[in-house]
Amino acid sequence: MVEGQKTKEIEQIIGSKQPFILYCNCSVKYEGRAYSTLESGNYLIIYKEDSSIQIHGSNKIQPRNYQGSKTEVKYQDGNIICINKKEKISITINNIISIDLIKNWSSHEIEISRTESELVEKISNNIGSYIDISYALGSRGCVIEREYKTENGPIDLFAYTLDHGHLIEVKRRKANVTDGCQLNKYHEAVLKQDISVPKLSCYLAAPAIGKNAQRYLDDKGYKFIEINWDD
Amino acid sequence: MVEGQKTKEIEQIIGSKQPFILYCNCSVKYEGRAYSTLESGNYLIIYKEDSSIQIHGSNKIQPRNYQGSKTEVKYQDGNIICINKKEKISITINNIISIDLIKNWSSHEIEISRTESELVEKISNNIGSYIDISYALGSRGCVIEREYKTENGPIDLFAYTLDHGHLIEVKRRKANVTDGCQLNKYHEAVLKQDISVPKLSCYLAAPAIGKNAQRYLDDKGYKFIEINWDD
DNA sequence: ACCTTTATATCGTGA
DNA sequence: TCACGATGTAAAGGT
Repeated sequence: MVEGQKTKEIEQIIGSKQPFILYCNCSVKYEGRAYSTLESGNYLIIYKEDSSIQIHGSNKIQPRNYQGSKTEVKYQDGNIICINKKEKISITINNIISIDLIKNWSSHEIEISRTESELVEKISNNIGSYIDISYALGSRGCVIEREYKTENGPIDLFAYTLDHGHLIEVKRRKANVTDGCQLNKYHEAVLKQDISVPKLSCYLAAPAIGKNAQRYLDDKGYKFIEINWDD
Repeated sequence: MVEGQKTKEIEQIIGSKQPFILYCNCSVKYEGRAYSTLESGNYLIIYKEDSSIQIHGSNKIQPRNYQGSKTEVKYQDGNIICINKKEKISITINNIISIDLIKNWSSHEIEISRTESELVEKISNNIGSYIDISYALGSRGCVIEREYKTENGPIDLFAYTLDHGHLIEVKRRKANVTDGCQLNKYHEAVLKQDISVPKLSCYLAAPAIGKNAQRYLDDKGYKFIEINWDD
């Protein structure tokens, strides 16, 4: 059982709901979607402003245990109890090594670029350089829909004229067999729809493709489109 | 530019490759698979024994930026530079609020139960209560293989007799359309193999299944097996 | 080094 | 709320 001033301190800090870092000797039990235990040792516990909590070991990016925002955290008989919906973490504290409040912690988000959405936009803006729709240009034009809804989920791009549809699934990373299957899933859904597009072509667009994935596309009669960030 | 004793301290600590926690005002740039920027603010930086590094904001479990194990970290002109293969993070430090070494940090792993692998084992040990193999019992028996390899990847369970094969894909959570497609992928690969199993049945085993996924299974002639942790 | 899969995934979006 | 897909997914396991 933990005694002394640090116990008082942790009780007061947890009660205050301010963010803190606790480095301590403890063991952890988790029960919820799964069960897990973490044997006694020195771990780093981080409690954030959103009342999320995470317990880190000395390696890996991911925490050993965690509980997302809106977790109810309380200190009770030497344990930190974290409850969130149907999930519960119990941290049994053997010894507090240090505890510190974190003040004025920023909540800014990263601004990210080179997402899949940007790749889709890039293809959409210059569709003619990726698939052959020359027959449609000038006369009737080509309609391009993003996130076209099918029974099996939305496909990234559906470009169609009166007589030819093109389904395109886009990946920002190297494509694999699973990605080919995702394309196949949309293809099957569109076939089932019985829309009046006699011809239908399917494409997987990515910066690279694995060997097995290429074979899968060949088997299905699908095509790979190589796309790069730098034109 | 950072001056004074804390600058010396951070330089020495980073050079020593010991784990540390740094709370500081900084901005972050990332370039690698994608690009990102994080505007100046107070963030918590954790450097671990495996030389992974992560930068946390005041909410969410996931770090704002990170770099996995075996990252080369150095301090240069007021910046922490983190390089890992083709990825790079630059942390520009405006002001060090605190920096602390973490000593005797444990690397124990969690012990987890209720994994998918356990579900597979459970079905494997009592296959007869999940699928109808009564015709095979007594006379010829039923062979069960886990992680049976196909051209399109390994399937969780393949139970077969001389004349009837059963492919089973297992999920520990509610099944969706994508899971059905995964099953279909293995099904197609086994059909291609032209093994001497005249009949082939496919199953998706999970604690629950979504509506669209059930429709997908129906379309394909596959079956859903409901499986629970508690018998 | 490449391929494949799981995960207490987390997170956002749309119906 | 449910369903579905993206993620710099990370981490693990196999070939």
